[in-house]
Formats: sequence, structure tokens, C-alpha cells
Amino acid sequence: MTNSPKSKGININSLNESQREAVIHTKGPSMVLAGAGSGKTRVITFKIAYMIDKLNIPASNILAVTFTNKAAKEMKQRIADLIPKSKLKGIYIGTFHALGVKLLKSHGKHLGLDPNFSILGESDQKSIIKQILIEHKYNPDKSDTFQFHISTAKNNLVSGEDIIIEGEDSIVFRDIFTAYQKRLINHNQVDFDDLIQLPFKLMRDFPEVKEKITKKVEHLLVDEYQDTNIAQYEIVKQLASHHNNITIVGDDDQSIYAWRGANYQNLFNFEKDFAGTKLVILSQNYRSTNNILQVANSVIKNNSQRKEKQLWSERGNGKEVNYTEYEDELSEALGVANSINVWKFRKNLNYSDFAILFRTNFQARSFEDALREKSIPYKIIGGMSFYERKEIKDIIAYLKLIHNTKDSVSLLRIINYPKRGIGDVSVKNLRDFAADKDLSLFDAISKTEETTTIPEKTAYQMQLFRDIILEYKEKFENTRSVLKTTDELIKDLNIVPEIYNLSKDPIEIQRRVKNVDSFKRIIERWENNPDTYMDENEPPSLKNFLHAFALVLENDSDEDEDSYENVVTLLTVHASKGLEFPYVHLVGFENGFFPHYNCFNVEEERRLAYVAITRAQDHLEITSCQKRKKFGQWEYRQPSPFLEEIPSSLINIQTVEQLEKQQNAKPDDESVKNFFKHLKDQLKK
DNA sequence: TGGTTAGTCGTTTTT
DNA sequence: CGACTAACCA
Repeated sequence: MTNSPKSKGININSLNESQREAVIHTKGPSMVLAGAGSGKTRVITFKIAYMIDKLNIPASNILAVTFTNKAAKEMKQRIADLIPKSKLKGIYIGTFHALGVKLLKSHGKHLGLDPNFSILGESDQKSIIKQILIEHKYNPDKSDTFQFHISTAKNNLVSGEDIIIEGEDSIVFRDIFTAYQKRLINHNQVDFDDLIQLPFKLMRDFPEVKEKITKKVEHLLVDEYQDTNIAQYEIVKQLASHHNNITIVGDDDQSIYAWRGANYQNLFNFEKDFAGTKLVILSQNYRSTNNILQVANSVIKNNSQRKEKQLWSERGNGKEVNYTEYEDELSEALGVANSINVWKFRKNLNYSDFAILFRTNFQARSFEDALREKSIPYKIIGGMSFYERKEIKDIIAYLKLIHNTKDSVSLLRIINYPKRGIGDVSVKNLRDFAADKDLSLFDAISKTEETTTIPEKTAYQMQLFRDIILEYKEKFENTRSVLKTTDELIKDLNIVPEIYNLSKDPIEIQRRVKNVDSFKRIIERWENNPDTYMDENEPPSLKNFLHAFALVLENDSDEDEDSYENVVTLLTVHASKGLEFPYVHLVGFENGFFPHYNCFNVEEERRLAYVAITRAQDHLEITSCQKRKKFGQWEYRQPSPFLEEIPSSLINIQTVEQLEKQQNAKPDDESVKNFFKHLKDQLKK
């Protein structure tokens, strides 16, 4: 992350002693406890480069697992900076989930899974559970609970029959779980948790498959080990079982995914699971100033469940950490936007030097407004905004249905979009008919003459719909370009004219049409970058696109384009893990966010605060609000209790007035100069 | 069937 | 406040 190499080639001497130790220990198990900013990614990338370049280990025998696509991509990039790209051929670096897809594609048939399986997104999963609940005469409003328990069961490798749920009716749950599983299998679908759980079962139950897979894994490296859940932990053990060359990297203080089943104790169990583990601790921080580190340390030390470690830095004290309490979210957002501009011009910084970190996605809104008002360019990471847009979801639903006609969730979404005169009543009748004959909705369309409940005219419309899907199924199978065929589909469906039909607001129409275009560009980029998004040996196909798409749900592709742009980054603390920024604004530092209202684990919330603080390299500004609007009503707020854990000598608590006075001080010559330079740059565009 | 409208409900964090 | 649904009329 820090002190990134300037020149090509591996210079082991540019590492500190602990880092070097970790890199050259390539035989047997090793564990790297890496504090925030201690060069964790650097160790992994150097280690891989070292193995390939110096030890001549074939890249195809190395497997590196990360938690996010972004981390995987960065890792690949940074190794490519160290050694010739040709030597990297065949290496696998990817997320647990992407690895799961790969394993299931090549070996899933042993589990009765067709390689064309589709991956269920969270909302699809929810609607399926809802539907099952209705079919079983249970309250569909409880789908969230069931979704959670299904996920937990899979993450913990507990099978349906063994599930015991406190306070819930375990028998009811088992019914639902069984029905859900049956439905997924029938429809050749897997959910996110299956991508981990099924490969585990595959290797457990089919030793010859396990042998085939693990033989190739000469060296296994796992990043962010503190975030592994039971299923992932077991998979790691399986993958390493043949060669026993495994490197894990992690930091118990940065474990922030317990709610997803992660257990940072896995980190400490590692030495028990792998005898003779070489332990390396990285405690020198290259990222932050000592002021920032001390603030971070003073918070995290209040956790009882942790390995004591003190990060230190040679970077000097640096600027003091500021804390400002604003009246409401509006003034908070404006204040932060203002502060960004003041710093930018005073220090001649880029907008990309700044990040705004918040606890929940919806907080982004007020900052977006403020930044737009001040003409500060920004990007939002995560937040799902793009793929949540209606027109995108509609097109995706077409692609998904074309790929897998059993995908009833997608079918229901688009059977009457664009409008073809198929109303709710007919759809319901179709569903009843399909359920009665035990057919998928799509297959039922071909048999509508067997029922009297669907009028002939409507049935005809349904058949036209079916024919489009079948027509494009064939087209996608025979094309080399997913983009071209999708484009044709969009035109055939008259999606753009339909957008004009549905809205009269020209701005909205323009926005939606632009979204459709952006979506095409995403496909285009995917198609042109086999390296980043595809398995090298597979040609672009609808199946591959949908698999990649399901895994890269984040606005990955949006951000790609912007990543070199000079813009402020807005993101949640969770999404910020692994990243660093010179200037960090940690906003909404209030009781209710830190810790969150319904948090179940205060220590995890403290770790979250720790992660947020340690993102900052040079300067940290913490803000909160006295009141904020919740559902249109004012809600009064208190500062985060974690604030009291920071000694007053480390933090400058100032009022808004003090801050403004300081900011409104007559700008120094330097600021003025920078400001005009900025204006000039703007004019050039 | 389809469009409008009133009424309800909710917001952690993500692969 | 705003996204989503149910209910009602054209």
C-alpha cells in the first residue's frame, strides 16, 4: 500500500527486515500479522514476484485469494509492476467467490450442477424466499430473517436438517430451507454462499476432484484472513492440504465482517491447524503520521479481545487531528466540502487526495449535494447505485432469462416490460397454471392452450415474448460479441422508445438513456479486457458475462474509468479497507453510527472506527452532527463514545465558528496562486 | 389492463 | 423524506 516500488524488478533490500522474512519464507505455512499500513499488500506481491522470478515457480501453480475484486486487481497490477507480464501467465488471483465460480464451472457436475448455472443476486434471493414463504403460508415479511439464517447456515457449513434457531421455529425454518434449496437446484441456480459452500462439499465428498484441484496449488496465499468465515476457512485448509505451502496475512484489529460470519479467531487458530507455522509481525507503519496512529491506538486499545500491538511510524507527528461538531447533516456536508477546498488550495493538492468516509451508504446523499453545489468533482464507491437503476435491472433480467429460462424472478420482471398488454391477472393465472403442472413459468407459456384462465390474445402476447427470448438465446450462442447481440436486443425491444413513453421529464429521460449507454460501455470494456474480467482460456459469452457481472456487482466498472481522474472519493468505512488517502474526513462520528444503533458487537464497531482512522496518511478530520433528519423528522444525536477514548492532547476539538474563522482567514499568496491555477485548468477543459 | 393516488414502511456494513 | 404497494377508477 505504501512505499510502493518506483523501479521495475524485485529489490528485496527495499523491504524491512520483517517484510523480507515473510517474503523469503516460501516453504511450509506462514502467518503474517500485519498492522494497518504496514505494507501487507507489498509483502504478498513481493512474495509472489519472488517465487516466480527468483525461485522459478510457475505462475500457474500459485493461487492468491482476496476478499474484493478491487484487491485482486490491485495485487495483479502490482505484481505486473515487478516482473515481466509474460511470466504472470496462468496465475490465479481472485476473490473466494470468483474462485468458487471457477471450481463449480469445471467440477460442479459432480454435485449435479450444470456449468451454465446462474448466480442469484441478493434481491433475486429475497424474492424467491418471499415466494416460498407465501407458498408455505408463512408471512413473507419475514423473508429477511430467513435470508439471514439460510446464509448463516451455509457460511457455517450446517446442513438444513441440523439447523436450530433460537427463538424461531426451527421446523418451519427447515421447511423453508429445504424448499429453497430444492428450488435453486431445479433452476440450476446458486446463491452467493453456495459459491463457497459447494466447492467445500465438492472437495470433501470427491477426493479425486480434491486431488486434481489441490495438486495445482503449490503455493496458496490468503489476504485478509481475519475476514474468513467457517466455510472459507475450511476451503483454505483443503486447498493447502496437498503442498502445505500457505501464507496468510491478516490483522485482528481490522476484522469488520463478523456480521457476515467472519471469525478473526481463525487467525489465531492458524498456528494450531498448521504445525510449524512461521510467524511474522509487521508493526512499522509507513502510511500515517504518528498523531493519526496514536489516535487509532488510543481507540483500539480499549478492545479486550485482541493481540496487543503498537504501531509506530517514522513519519513524525504531522498535523493534529481535528474534530468538529456541526448542527445538522446539511452544514456538516457543506463544512466538509468547504474544508476540502481550503486544504486543496492551501497545499496545492488534488481532489483525489481526499476521501469522505461514512458508516452507512445513505449518508452519501448530503455530501453529494454539497460537493455538487461547490462544483467539487467526486465519485462514490459501492452504493450499488448504477446497477440498481430500473432500466439496467430490466436489461439484465432479459439477459438472465435468455441465459437461464428457468429464472422466473427475471421473467416476472420483464414479461410486461416493455408493455405488451400482459397484466397482473394473467401473470397470476400463468403462475397458478405453472405451479399446477409443475412447469417453469417460461415452459408454461408454451402450454397456455391447456388452460382457460389466460385469454387467447394475452397468450399470444406471451408467446411473442417467449419467441424473442428463444431467438436471442440462439443469437447469443452463435455470436462472438456479447455487446453486439445485447445492443441488437435493446433495439429490438424498443427499450429506448419505452423510456420516452414512461416519463415526460426530459432530464430523467436523458439520464435513463445515458444509463443504457453506460451499460453497453460496461459490456464493451468487459469484452475488451479478458485479462481482468475473464478466465483467460474462455471466450466471451453471455454466461461468462453474467458470472462476471454477478461477482462484480460493485460499481467496479464505473470507477475504473474514473480512477485516474482527479476526484474526491466517497465511500463507506467497510469499502475503505485496504485503501489510503492523504486527507480523510471521517463523518457522522456519532453514537448510533459508531457504534451503530443495532450493533451486536461493540468491539467490532471499535475496529471499524480503527479502520477508518488508519486510512488517513497526513490529515484526519472527524465530524459529527447535533441533529439529523430521519424519515423527515429531526433526531438529536450525541458524539460517538469512542471520541472520549481519544486523549484530548491528541485531538483538536473545535467549534464550527473556530473552524470557519481559521478557514476564512485572508488566504495566503500560495492559496491564491493555486486557486487561479485551478481556474485556468478548468477553463482549458 | 393500466395509470393515478393514497397509504405504509423503513436505514449497517458486502461478496 | 422517498421508495414501494395496494387499492381504485378509466
